[in-house]
Amino acid sequence: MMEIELPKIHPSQQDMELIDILWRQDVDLGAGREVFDFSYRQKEVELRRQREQEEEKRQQHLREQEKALLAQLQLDEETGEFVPRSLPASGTLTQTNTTNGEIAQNGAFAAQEGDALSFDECMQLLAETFPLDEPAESAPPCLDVSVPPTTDLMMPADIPAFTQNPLLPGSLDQAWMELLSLPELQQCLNMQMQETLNMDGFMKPSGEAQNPSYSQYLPGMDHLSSVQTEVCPPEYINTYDGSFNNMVSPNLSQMSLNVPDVGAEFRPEEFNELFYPEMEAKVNSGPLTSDGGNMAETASDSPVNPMDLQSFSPGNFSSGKPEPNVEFPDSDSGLSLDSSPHMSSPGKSLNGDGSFGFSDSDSEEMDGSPGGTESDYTEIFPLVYLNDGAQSSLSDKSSAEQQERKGKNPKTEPVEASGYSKPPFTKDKQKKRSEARLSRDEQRAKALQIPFTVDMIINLPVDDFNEMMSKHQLNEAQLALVRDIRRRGKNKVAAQNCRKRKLENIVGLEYELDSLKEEKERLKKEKSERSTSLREMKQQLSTLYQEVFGMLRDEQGKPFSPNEYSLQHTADGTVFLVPRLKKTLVKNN
DNA sequence: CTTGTATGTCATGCT
DNA sequence: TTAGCATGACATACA
Repeated sequence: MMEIELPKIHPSQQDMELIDILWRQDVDLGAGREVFDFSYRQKEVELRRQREQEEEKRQQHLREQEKALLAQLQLDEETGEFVPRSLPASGTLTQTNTTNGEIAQNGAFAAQEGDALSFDECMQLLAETFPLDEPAESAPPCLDVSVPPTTDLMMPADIPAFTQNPLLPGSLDQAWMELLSLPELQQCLNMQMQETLNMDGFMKPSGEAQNPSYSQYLPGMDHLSSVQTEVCPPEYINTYDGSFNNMVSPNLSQMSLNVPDVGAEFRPEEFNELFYPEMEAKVNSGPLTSDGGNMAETASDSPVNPMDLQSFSPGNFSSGKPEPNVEFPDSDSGLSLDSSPHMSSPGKSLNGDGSFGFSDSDSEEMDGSPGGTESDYTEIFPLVYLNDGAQSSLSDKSSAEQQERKGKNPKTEPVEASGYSKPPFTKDKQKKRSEARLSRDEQRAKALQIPFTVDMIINLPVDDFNEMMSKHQLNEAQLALVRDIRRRGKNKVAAQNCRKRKLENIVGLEYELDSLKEEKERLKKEKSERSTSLREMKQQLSTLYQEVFGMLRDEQGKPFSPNEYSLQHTADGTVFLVPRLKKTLVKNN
């Protein structure tokens, strides 16, 4: 792609646009994420940067006209052309970097991108250099993303062009989603947005609307938020979260998501307590099930740095406030029964411990688009949570409304989640699933900080379970969740056993059917043999009868007439010559 | 895009 | 009455 585009880049903007269009078409035609590999994106970004710089120089005098072009460019970004702007974004990041170590990390991240390091490599490098800080870095962008109050707001005048662009039908959206899913790309987008805002102030309207909330979420990050949040349109942010989480390692995604909430409502300490468990789990990258236990233990015990908090996964983040959110996602599939408790005390959960921000629909979304059923679930949750939490905090809407929104997320957020995040998620799901999974219940347990592992909740004997429960004071939401987890876990096992039995029964019945068929064939064959034998015996009997009858002679030495006489034999073997008439008489008698 | 499979979940009945 | 089990039905993800 790039090679083709490069030659065209120099010619003119029109050429550029054409290239972009072609590129988009390619994307639509099936350009997978692979196409958007980090290295590729980096290259593309650099190339685009150069292109844009040149173009900007040329067109600066035509700024206003360019606004429209910029909008298209944004559209292009959606499809994947954002990259070029990412460089400027990186510059912004570098600026921010000076302010905070986190920012510095961002800058490092951008630099890495420029180096064409793979995302994983970048992540590793970041992890090594800034074990916990990285999350913070990534988090800011996520915050931005998560904050966006509504998709509508996000999509203001800036995006319309791209959204409305006839060239970008559904496939474009998907491509956009995929691109957004890429963390680096998202950062680039954010940066680009900033640039565009700075340049034209075009985006500011929407960005400003969102900014307030962002600043709230990012107390320490306010300065950053002011810059980036404003720059980043809500849409981008949302998509960014989702995609970022998905694309990035769990830590990164978590980081981004966590940051916003922390700033908003939680103190570092609280944050640590809330999220530390997840952090450990993620840091250790140990099994999810085990994580739950660790989390419970570690959450209270180990102190965590604010920065560390950033590393927390979105799910964890949500746990702070978002707990409710977490459950919502769950609720869709699993909370129906359980949901009653949740439903009954939504407000409590929301405000208190683990309010349920998520609705069933959310969970479904999570499963479906974001994280897939389980593997992505954890990562997805963060996104959803962030969005929800951000929205809630940002907007004064009541928790109920939020819940409704969450429930409706598929509808309300379609642009974000379904439209953007879902496609990426679906593609990423497989990878992430294979890597590590947290079941929904495990996610929920984490979100509500259940001090037990899901495995314990499900498999402990009743007595032990009750004893365990009695040792911990759990709030209503937690109790309900634990009950639901246990019920669902039991039922899951029961369903598995039931299906196993069903299959075994089917196999057994098939085997029995085969046996019966074999027996049937055997009996048919035997019957045939018997019939043949019977016929032979009859034939032999007839022959013998005629032979014996023909040997008989009367007093005159004449043979008896078969019409007048017949041979009769008794049970003891005695044979009599009986006259036909007499025989008939005898029979009558 | 359709179809089949696997899995999770819920509802219900029974113990 | 509650918990658990068994199972049909449904929804979703995935190949």
